[in-house]
Amino acid sequence: MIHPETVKAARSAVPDDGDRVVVLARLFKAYGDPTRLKILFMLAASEMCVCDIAAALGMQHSAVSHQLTVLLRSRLVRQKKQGKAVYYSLSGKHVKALLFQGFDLTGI
Amino acid sequence: MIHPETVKAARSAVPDDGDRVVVLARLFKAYGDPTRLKILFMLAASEMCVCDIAAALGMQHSAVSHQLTVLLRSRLVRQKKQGKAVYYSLSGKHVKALLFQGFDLTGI
DNA sequence: TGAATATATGAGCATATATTCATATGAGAA
DNA sequence: TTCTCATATGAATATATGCTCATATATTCA
Repeated sequence: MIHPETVKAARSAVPDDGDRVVVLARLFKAYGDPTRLKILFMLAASEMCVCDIAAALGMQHSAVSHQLTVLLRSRLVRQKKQGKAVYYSLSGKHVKALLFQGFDLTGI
Repeated sequence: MIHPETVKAARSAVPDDGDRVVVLARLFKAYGDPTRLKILFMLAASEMCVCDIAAALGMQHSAVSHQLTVLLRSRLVRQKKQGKAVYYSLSGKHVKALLFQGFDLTGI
């Protein structure tokens, strides 16, 4: 038993039926992995080079680098090359804000 | 060239090195799919039965039901059985809040 | 009771994901 | 140049994910 007005209202509640939802899903998905979340929490404290991130996580450099690539593609972090090292930091305040807003919900 | 204090500070920036990050990752991951996001946007407007959700999305009932199960497990939605139908709604204000905060970031 | 409707569940499949390993790039030091 | 260190990249693999199909459960109505 379908409710036509409910269906119609529901359709218009979804942002412009275009890529917008897909883009948003990619954003959340980028947050949706424990390794990437840990990286984001650490970068929220200070910028770090790949080498330090790997050491802090106890993971291989390669795995960290792959995840940083994902975070870069989602524009959650940015990089700054300095000599041999590459330093990563959050790309803006909003990244940290969403991170901690989600975190607060966890405790409820 | 590892920076020991940076690594130490980074480690303490990650929430209690336990399940908390894993739980948070699951929360974000639940948001990280276009179909589930659409469902959340629709439920943010009003509660709906499975049948209406499927109609609004143009998807099979089974696929919708599977995704609702995921959302239930993540406690983002709750269900209310009423006769043959099962009505779903967001489990709280915070679900909508995080949804729209993420959405705002998309537009930046 | 039986038929019809609404939803849920499990198997199967195609694709995506996270990690590891091996190798490549690139910058500084010898 | 050659060597080493820091990072990136591609292939391979194991696991996870999202959907479809078929079937099961549950509620209402005849």
